[in-house]
Amino acid sequence: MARPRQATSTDVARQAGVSQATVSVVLSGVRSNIRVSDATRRRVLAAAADLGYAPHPAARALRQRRSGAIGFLPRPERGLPFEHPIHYLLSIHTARAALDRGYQLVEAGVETDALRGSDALVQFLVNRRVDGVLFDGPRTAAEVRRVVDRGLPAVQILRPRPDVATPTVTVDAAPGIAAAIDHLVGLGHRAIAFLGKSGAAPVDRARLDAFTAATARRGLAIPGDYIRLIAGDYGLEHGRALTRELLALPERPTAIFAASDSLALGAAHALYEAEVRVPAAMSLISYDDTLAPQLYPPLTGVAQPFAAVAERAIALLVDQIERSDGPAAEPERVVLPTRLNVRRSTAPPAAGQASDDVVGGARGGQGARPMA
Amino acid sequence: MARPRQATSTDVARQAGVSQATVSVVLSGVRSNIRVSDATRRRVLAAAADLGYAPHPAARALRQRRSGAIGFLPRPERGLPFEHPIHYLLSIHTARAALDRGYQLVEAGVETDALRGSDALVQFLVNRRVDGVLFDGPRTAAEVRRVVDRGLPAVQILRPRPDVATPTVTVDAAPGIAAAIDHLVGLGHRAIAFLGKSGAAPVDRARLDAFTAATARRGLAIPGDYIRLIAGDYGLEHGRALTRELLALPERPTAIFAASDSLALGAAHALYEAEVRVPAAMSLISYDDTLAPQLYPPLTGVAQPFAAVAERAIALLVDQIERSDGPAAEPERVVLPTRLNVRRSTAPPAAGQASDDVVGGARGGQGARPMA
DNA sequence: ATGAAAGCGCTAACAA
DNA sequence: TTGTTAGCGCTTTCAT
Repeated sequence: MARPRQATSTDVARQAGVSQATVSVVLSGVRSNIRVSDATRRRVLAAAADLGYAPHPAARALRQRRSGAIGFLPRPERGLPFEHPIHYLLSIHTARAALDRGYQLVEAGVETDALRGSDALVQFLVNRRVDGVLFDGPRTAAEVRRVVDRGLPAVQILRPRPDVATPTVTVDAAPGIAAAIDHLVGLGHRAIAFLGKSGAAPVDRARLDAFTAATARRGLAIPGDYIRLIAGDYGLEHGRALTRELLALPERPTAIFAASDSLALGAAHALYEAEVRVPAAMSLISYDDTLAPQLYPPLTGVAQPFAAVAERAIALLVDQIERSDGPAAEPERVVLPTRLNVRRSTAPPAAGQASDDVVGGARGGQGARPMA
Repeated sequence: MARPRQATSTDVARQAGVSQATVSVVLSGVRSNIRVSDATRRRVLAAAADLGYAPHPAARALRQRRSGAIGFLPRPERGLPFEHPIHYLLSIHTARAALDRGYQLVEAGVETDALRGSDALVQFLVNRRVDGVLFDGPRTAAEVRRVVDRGLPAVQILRPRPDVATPTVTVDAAPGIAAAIDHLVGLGHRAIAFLGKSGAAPVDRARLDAFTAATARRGLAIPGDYIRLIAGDYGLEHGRALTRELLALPERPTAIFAASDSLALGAAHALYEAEVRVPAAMSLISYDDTLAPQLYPPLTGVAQPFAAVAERAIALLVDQIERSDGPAAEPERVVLPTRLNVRRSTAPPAAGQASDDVVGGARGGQGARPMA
């Protein structure tokens, strides 16, 4: 019930019979082993342990002019939390990676009424005096520049703005998607549909390009209406709508590749409603691999290495923070590979589904790309 | 590219032609309107806006002896993030609620190798000098006492330790579960199974008790083998196993109530595997209602009011922090109701499923409770 | 109505 | 090898 004031370094000093500064040197000084005699060191350590001493973060931050905090600005997403599992994973992994290096993660994504718009969010972090900022898919280049121009270290992940020179950590969709196509072709599929997103974002484009390249390499001719793109964002309801369109085609595909977990979830809904069994009547592969393992059946999926992305990004950021010698001439660009996790949503096509008939046309040709 | 040092209150003072103390009074003093002349106030405000001034959090914390941070110790959970969607929701909602009141949430759940065991996590928060701690289902009473004995405000939510006197915010399962049973009975179900968890935790007990009370009130006699409890924690694989047991019974139930979303997810897996269509051949209701809306079909579910829990809990905590006049004699206990969200996993039982035949025995009797 | 001054707990430069 | 000192930016008496 007492309110035992937390011990300060002065308390430790008194108990150890040394000066307060000595305590500081022993407990946090870089050169403590050189500077301080062994006997003194031991006495200080013992006193600190005895009193349960821990340095006061605010005092330390004030003096060092470093908060020990890293700002995280997640990608803006609308909708329910579980429509955006990626955010949860990134949040957890970046927080952990930061903690492992002695930093605390301050996230600007939890919007409150007082904080609207990206400028306000950046300002929020700057006002918190974070030592650096991690951007996941910044809304604008200006937003990143505001941070960089302040002299604050910044790193961009997953969907970087190419027009701002910061280190980046991104993911290469190609290896995982190639493996996915190989897997499907190996099972006997030739009529494979793609559910994705149109638009200029390189990341979304890359998924389609990887699909196109992988199918072409395996000699599949994918008809244009097997490639269905939505104009809006990834979202469950879009996945459902696109899948309904696929099912309405005269020649159904035997497998669907969805360029995001939420599209795959929507596809699963549509297939369930239409009583098309997965994987017996339709194979389904998703990209992201966050929710996918929890569906029934658990989906075969192309996994993004979120933990590794977070770790590398935090490492790059901390390096910038702790290396005082200006920014490197050429900011580092880390690219991490995707990989395939085979689960239970893929199987050979049903006997009646003659893939060769379905696809038709010249084999080995490049799949047509639709307008939308 | 310049590194424009963030403006300090001294900068603002210089520009406004007043003393630094006056700036502080104007910008953060409680009695600023009384003390300072209008003309001075305006000049200070203008200068502050002009320089983009924001107070330095560390300096303020150091001086005020309050960090402005609230610690959050989530319930320990093993497994993948998406086996524990509740954590995500609580995390988001508490962070937002804290922010709305000017506090920052520091979460101790993101375990790093350096932090193992609850004592270390509590210590982590104390060392961070949080102004109060929010506990979700503390592992031990000692853990809470360590915080309380330090004179730190504490609040427990969802699964409080009754043996420590802190304010609590909990959820009453009964209204939602009663509504769920009424809904099922209204559809014509009489053979309703319960998937839950055994053990001494009041919260888990309460769900079963609410189910038993609600079915009894509607005159249903639930046979003992319709009530299936796992000894371990809630988990997808348990839900699947229990559901397989149900499906193996000579007289299958026509509806399943799962006492958590993860159990429901497991049940959905098992039903899918057994080709038992939901809701045509089996109705399914879950408790928690986090993942449930995203399944196919979206599950009818009993929703816990997580946002409200977070808001009330933060309010109680902040009240304690900002009211200096000791702890109230009787800590406040807030109880919030659950409610039913009807979706598409519930429907009348199929024609062949004669509930009355299935249940048998005396009607109106209380359902037997199994050993396990 | 305003300013001067002290001090929160710490680190880092300098003295001894 | 250790101690002394200054000061990070702010809030809060206490004078004026």
